[in-house]
Amino acid sequence: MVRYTKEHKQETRQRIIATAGRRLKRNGIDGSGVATLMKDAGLTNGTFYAYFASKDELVATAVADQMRAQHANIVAQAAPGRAGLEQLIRWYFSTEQRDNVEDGCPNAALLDEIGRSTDPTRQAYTDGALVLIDGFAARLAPHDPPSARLKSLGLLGMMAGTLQLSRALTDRQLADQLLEQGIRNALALLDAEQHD
Amino acid sequence: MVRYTKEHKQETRQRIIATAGRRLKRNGIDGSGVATLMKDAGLTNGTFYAYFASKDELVATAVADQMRAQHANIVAQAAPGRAGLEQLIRWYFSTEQRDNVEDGCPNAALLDEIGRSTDPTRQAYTDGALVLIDGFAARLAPHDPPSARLKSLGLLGMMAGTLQLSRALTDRQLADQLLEQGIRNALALLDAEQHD
DNA sequence: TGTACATCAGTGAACGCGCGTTCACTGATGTAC
DNA sequence: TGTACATCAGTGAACGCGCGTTCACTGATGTAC
Repeated sequence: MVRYTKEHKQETRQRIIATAGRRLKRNGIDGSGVATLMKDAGLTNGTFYAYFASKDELVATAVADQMRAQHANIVAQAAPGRAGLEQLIRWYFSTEQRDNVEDGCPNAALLDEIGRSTDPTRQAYTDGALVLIDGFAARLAPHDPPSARLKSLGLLGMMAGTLQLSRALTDRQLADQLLEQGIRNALALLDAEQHD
Repeated sequence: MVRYTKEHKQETRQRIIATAGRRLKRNGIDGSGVATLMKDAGLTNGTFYAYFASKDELVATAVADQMRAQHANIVAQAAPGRAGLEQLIRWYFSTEQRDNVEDGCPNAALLDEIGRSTDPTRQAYTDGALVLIDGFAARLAPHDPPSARLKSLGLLGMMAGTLQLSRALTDRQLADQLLEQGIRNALALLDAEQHD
């Protein structure tokens, strides 16, 4: 057994953060207790404070991790240029991603709760969002990414809100049609002229 | 004193629902306790169950009421036709509406939590959302509103998500710029061709 | 009109429970000699 | 190599507190005669 090493403790901490990310997305921040979060990682509540100073610190850390993962696994994996963004949009508005909250987008799962959260969590979220939209912008305007930052941010908000709405509706057929509409709308925004 | 009348009890119930709507938007569903919700209405927790069978029932009722109010006070008040929608969009993405969660849009305040809620709450929300988008559609396509339902639903999701994102960001300047981008995006979606 | 009683909106304390957090303790692993 | 001790990840019970919910009770209002 490799216990009592920095590596072991670091791995355990990482496991707590990862399982917490999934639980938070499924049950919400206020809906996830420390005991449950630890049980998800195969531990008991008592040892929680050997890893984090407070629940708030875990939440901020897990949000940061979720955003980082979203960038690394989804955005960074997409092809360069507009084709990559289209691919990303189609994945985002798939029924699989909608119906699988735990593996899905942290923005859609937690955005309104993050707006009500403490500063560290909102800061962690903001940092993560900026990384995400830089990935968007690099594909939207390869020769001048900063010029596409705002457009990318708008796209992110639109995508998260549309997915939330599709999840909230009880009329499944309408919810499915909304996903298709989401694809059309996102593509339309990619093409939209910037007349400000 | 006009107590012990149907009217009095009905008024009290209505007051609870209205103050609960504001509290839920500010603190979230899981973040609002029964005692607090009753105190907001000037009552104690004990009498809550003379009005509602459960917290869940109040939540569903308050969500329905918020959506109804949003339609009656905002959408129905807007001018007919595209001009009314533009007016509505500019109000929606104003810093006042963003910074005043209690008086603001229930979609933006609660959408991800509603997606995690029980069926009655999701149903109440869905019914309310359908009324809202009918108001959109009547202005988008006065001669054939049903044809604009999906487009309206997409617009609603986009608006709620963008507002949430503007609320979550810690960078206020960026958050303000996002509101302006939200206006541009919403207007672009109004004009977008439907090539499905 | 005055009195006795019924009604019922509202109070406030209590229920069991899960919350975030603390802490005395365990026992497997690592270290010293 | 074997033994004694130190380390420390993890346990599990407990803290005070607020949760959703229940209930015996109060007292102002309404009703009957």
